[in-house]
Amino acid sequence: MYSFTEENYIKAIFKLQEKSNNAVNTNSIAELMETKPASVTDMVKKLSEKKLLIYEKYKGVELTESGRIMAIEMVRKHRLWETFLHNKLNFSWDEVHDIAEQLEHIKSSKLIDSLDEYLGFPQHDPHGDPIPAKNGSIKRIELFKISEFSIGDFGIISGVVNHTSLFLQHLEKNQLVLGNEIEVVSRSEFDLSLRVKIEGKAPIMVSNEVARNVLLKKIVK
Amino acid sequence: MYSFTEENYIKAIFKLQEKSNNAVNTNSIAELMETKPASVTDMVKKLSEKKLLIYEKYKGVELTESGRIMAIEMVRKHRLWETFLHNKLNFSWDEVHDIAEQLEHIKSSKLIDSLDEYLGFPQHDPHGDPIPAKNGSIKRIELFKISEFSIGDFGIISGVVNHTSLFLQHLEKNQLVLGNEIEVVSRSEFDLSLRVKIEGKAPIMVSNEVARNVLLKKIVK
DNA sequence: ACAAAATTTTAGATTAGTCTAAAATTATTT
DNA sequence: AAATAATTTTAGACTAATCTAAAATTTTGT
Ligand SMILES: [Mn+2]
Ligand SMILES: [Mn+2]
Ligand SMILES: [Mn+2]
Ligand SMILES: [Mn+2]
Repeated sequence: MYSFTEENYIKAIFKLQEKSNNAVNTNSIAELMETKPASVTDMVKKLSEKKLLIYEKYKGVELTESGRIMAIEMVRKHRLWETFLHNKLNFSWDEVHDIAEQLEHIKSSKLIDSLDEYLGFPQHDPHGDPIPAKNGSIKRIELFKISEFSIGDFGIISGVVNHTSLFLQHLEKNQLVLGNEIEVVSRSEFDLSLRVKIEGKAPIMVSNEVARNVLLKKIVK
Repeated sequence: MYSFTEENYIKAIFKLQEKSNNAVNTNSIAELMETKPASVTDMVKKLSEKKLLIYEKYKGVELTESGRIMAIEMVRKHRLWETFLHNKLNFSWDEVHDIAEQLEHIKSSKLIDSLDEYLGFPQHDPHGDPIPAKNGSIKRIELFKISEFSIGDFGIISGVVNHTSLFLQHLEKNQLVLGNEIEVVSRSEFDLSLRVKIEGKAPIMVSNEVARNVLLKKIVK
């Protein structure tokens, strides 16, 4: 049985591994875990003894197959709990993450599989992130930032890059919520802000900062 | 914020206080917590500094008002989670306790109140135990052990004394489940076993051991 | 290539929770 | 009212996870 701390390290290393492809370095783990590099070194030594990752002094770490399986299980639990909170208990998408951070550590595979079934085997969590299946498979679909869209392109809001409450609340206020269809109408050369039209509503202005943090599924009309 | 360990101590002390009325002694806490008396002494000192209980050397402990409030919150969480597992995820009554032991430590009052509402403000958990309300009030009703019943008495199974999986599974196999109405038909002088009739079913034999661990609400016919 | 900077590791301390063994106190028996 | 037994506390040690400060190693810049 692994401790909460060990589970959090594995999850953090997995997240870092996802975006970088190279070995994950000590400092980046420390930053994500909000801890000190010295503590990270201690922990990766321990996780390496437990065969969850490969650690080479001064060279960073890489998850083993069992480390990866464990990380995906954590992600599955986290996202299923977020979905439960959102779909069943009516929590808004900016409220679910912190509680899921706690719930993801509950040890019971029967519980998580029952929850999955109870929720109707959801494919995505309240932020649009894919929920790994029981067998570990993750269905990824290609998404694009609004900022990458051309004038006249249509898309459906399907994910976010930034997951902070502040950002999610901002999106909600501006109708930029999951599932809404939008069209990019124009782009300002000055600040790269965009005018976008949300189906059926009056066009709104979207800053470049926002446009770089909202993900769309492209649709052809 | 309190640690899981601190929360478990408070819950244990509350449970012991419920049945004894006197101050709770070190050894009984150690036994219930499956730890050593020396560890208990250390912990009660700490909890006493945090004003959750009154500790007097060699005299045992007693929860303060805030300790009692915290204990009741823990009980509320535990029983609501058990109810969720049973009512929504179809866990049987012998499977819910261990998982609730983990879930009761999730810190979010919004979560627990939402869960309460989602479950329809249940009054009892899957074992018949009362679920404390948000304000801490607990509705207790008078229950009697089957063994205390006289021949010809009627009652509805409304609780259990023993909460072990083994016992609960045994009850389930013998139709002795919550809500069933039973009548005590006869008592053997030899081993104090009883013949009881479960409404609509053939009479069964109930050992004294079982009869002392099943609680009934008396009904007058 | 080599000095300076950045990163990483080690050494030694700290805190929470636990343990064993010994000492202190309280309760029970004679 | 002692003596004995049971309970409780103290002292000192251990593990997990963390920290700071110093040492080691790697990377970067000239
Ligand atoms: Mn999340
Ligand atoms: Mn999410
Ligand atoms: Mn229980
Ligand atoms: Mn219960």
